[in-house]
Amino acid sequence: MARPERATKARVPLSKERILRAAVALADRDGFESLTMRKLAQELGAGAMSLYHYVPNKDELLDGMIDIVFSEIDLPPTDVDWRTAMRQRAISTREVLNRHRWANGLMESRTQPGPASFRLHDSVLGCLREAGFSIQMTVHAYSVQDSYIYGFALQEKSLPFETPEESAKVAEVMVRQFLANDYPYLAEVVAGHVAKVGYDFRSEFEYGLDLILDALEKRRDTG
Amino acid sequence: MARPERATKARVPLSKERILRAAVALADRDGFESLTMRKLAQELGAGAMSLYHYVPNKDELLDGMIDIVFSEIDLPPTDVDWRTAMRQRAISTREVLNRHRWANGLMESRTQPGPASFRLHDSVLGCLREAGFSIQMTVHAYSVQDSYIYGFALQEKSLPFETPEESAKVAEVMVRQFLANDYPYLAEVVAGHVAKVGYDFRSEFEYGLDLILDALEKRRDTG
DNA sequence: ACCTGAACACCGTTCAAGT
DNA sequence: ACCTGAACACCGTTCAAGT
Repeated sequence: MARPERATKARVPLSKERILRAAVALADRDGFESLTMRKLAQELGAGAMSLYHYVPNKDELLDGMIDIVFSEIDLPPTDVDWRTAMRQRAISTREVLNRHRWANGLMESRTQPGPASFRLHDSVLGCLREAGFSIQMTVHAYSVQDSYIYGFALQEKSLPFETPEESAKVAEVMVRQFLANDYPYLAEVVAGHVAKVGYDFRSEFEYGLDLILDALEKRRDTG
Repeated sequence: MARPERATKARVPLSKERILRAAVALADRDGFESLTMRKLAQELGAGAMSLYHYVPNKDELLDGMIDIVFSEIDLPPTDVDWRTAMRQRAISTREVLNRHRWANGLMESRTQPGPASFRLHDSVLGCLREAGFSIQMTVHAYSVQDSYIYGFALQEKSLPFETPEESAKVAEVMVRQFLANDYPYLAEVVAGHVAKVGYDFRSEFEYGLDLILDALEKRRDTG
């Protein structure tokens, strides 16, 4: 009933929504440099120029894609204390950033933020204000948290391993390199930590996150 | 005596060093998308293909450029306490990142870090280890600091103003937009803070930095 | 040894046209 | 209204050749 398919080729009409979703999926699957107007159109079974009826240019395509990514981040819940709410939102942000690694450097550098971005920002600020943070302290709290979250995801993206097991393996090779090149502390830290237990991104992320939230809690009333 | 110039056109021979320096200068001046092999060659008064005798491809050109950026970051001084040393290094990193905005997303995502990157990493780890941080705590301390520094610089890069005066001006327009679109907290925070005093990146950066360093100091011995 | 032009397989986007 | 192919001004890079 819904969406009748004519003949063998599905003839779903194009739409901005459909184009944006396909663009996100393509970037997720093949990486950011693989996202070209031509390939995207092909993915949709259309000519390259058809896209330009829904999106003025590639830059605004990116704006739309980024706002989809923002929309996937859970808003901070309003029925728990601010610390729990901020913690959950931070963890959700990191998850989404890992799901869409190409988005990482672009999220905060778009000149045209979309509605999902505004809604999230507004909710986070609201959470802090309602918890009794002064306006000044809200700005501080927001800045530290987001710098940390996006910065962590940025470094995480680049490390040459995904799991603790992998990291332990890679680490042994690195240690030899470091020792041979006179980087004693790099060798020591990698040998004594990463190579032994592996590097667990999730727990590392939460360590720093809790450190920051603890510190914010203490400063909430002092400004 | 040094570097005799033949005729009117300087005939300085190409070299990897010279190419990398010119590439950094070009990206600084005209932005990252303006950095093409063709334009870079032109900047050096050479044919595009000449570059390939010194750099195997554009990707390795970027690796070299990034390591130049790393080399500009001051190593943490060894004759002061760790907190002062880390603070100075963080401030120097932010300065360098602002000088080379194009580098920001790339610094930690290169697959082939260069010697300047290793040297800096080694020095920072050394600073923490010598200050009595356990290996485990050194990893934590390193991760929080760098996530914060790079994340802050990332957001700073994208904000649509450079000085507190500019920010105050932009803020007034934004507040009207936020109120019209039902983002009450965004409106409140921007009106009550940014529009009033302007947003000062340097002091915002140092607020978060000190918050993190304070927290690390307290945890140094507890792990 | 050091440099280079022509050429190839790509880009994003304009324009004038198809149904 | 919705879609498109040819064409333009770009890319990075290969290759075969110049001095």
